[in-house]
Amino acid sequence: MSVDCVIFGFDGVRLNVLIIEREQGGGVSALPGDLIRDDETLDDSANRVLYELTGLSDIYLKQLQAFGDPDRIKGLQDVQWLRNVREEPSARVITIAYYSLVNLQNFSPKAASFARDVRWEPVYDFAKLAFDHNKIVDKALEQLRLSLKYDPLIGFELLPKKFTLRQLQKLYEAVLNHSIDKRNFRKKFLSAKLLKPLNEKEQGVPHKPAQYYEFDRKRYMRIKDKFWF
Amino acid sequence: MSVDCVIFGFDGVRLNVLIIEREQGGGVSALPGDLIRDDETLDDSANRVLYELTGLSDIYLKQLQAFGDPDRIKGLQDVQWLRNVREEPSARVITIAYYSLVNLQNFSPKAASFARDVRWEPVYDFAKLAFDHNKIVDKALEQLRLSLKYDPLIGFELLPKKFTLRQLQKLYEAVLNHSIDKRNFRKKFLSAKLLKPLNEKEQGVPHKPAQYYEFDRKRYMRIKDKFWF
DNA sequence: AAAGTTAGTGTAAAAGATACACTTAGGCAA
DNA sequence: TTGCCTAAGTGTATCTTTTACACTAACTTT
Repeated sequence: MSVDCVIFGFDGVRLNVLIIEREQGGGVSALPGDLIRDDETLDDSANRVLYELTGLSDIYLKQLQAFGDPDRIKGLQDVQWLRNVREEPSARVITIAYYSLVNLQNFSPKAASFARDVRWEPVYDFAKLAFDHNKIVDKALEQLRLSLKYDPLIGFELLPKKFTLRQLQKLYEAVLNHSIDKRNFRKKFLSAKLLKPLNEKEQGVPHKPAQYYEFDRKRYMRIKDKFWF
Repeated sequence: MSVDCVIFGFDGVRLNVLIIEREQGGGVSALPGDLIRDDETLDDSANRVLYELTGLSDIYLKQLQAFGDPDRIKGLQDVQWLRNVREEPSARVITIAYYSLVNLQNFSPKAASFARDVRWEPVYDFAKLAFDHNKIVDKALEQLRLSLKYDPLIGFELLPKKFTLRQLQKLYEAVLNHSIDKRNFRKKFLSAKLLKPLNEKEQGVPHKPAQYYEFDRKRYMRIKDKFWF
């Protein structure tokens, strides 16, 4: 049994997914993942993979679902790679997929031992990945969209601690994949009072500087069941 | 690895969950489930469990999530039961939980080989189950509620093919666990045109007979992304 | 000083949600 | 056969939410 993580990162413009390139096996790309150890919970396992790959902990992480088609690891290149790294390369592997949200500002992925390279790929423009990992990414994106609609909190996981309304809007547009009216967007968040304005504005920008806000967690706790985007 | 199924059934008044009582192991109740076979997909496995237990196939069935705490099968009674039925009673078992929807009209559960008894339990009034099965039921109910809000289709899975508006409303009230205004409820479904009126009314009821409807799948396909309850 | 860029703001119209009470059709019992 | 019980079925007014839409303000660069 394994875990695989779909790690979403927002760079201010586009929604990205973290991809690793395998050390052995012809440069095929894949989601970060590993076999589950015998004494760890599923969540622990996903957190460990995340930590080993990125150095980050205390990150938003949520189980998506299990993928267990017996043929999911039977692709030609997949079999070759498994022969190199697994004791029982043809043993069936059910994987538990997780998705995770980070903001790209305070973040630098480092290549872990089992990977040659780590990089961000824009989520709407995607190469073929190993195993059934494309399917997993599709499902994760679908779930992310749904979650964003009924839980504003997860949006804030993708942003830095302080942010402008434009950043927040760009994030919604990137995830939902359509544009949104600026005035109506601002109205919605400001009237819900989910944002605390800070005594700080953008600096050095070649236009009117924007107000910084932070997320108001207390307020969120009170209204979370009523806020739908 | 195993699958466990939370099978919801609506009897016209209350939402129920199908529970089995173990043949060995002191009459502890549990969700229907079984080990996953080596050559079947996860969905196939859940369908098989469902078929073996209830004789039903072609039933709405959806993966909930995996539960994999290493200690989830370490309860005293659980260990005793496992010693009787498993080759490796202390081996770690990750379970993939499914939830399933049936209507109780054309349905009669039959006790399968591995169970002493099969029965419906009302979902809001629940005894202790084996392993972490109470947690699984809680999660399944939470998911069912959420799904019902953004996908009217799953409501119809719990009803007979023809039904009255009162039945539909009682279902929503049972799942969401609060009462709903009759006129507004009817307005919502009728104006969405999700219901096809049949040339048939209730018979033999001691009050004004209600119109029967059936679900309009074609219409549903067209509007499903816009209908939220 | 002019040009370029994004921030920030209000309103009117339409759609949707909410609250609320009486008449109708049938079965049953006195 | 009359009266009673029960759930079906229906409309409106008010409030809330959503939508569509365009200009001025503040800052940097040239």
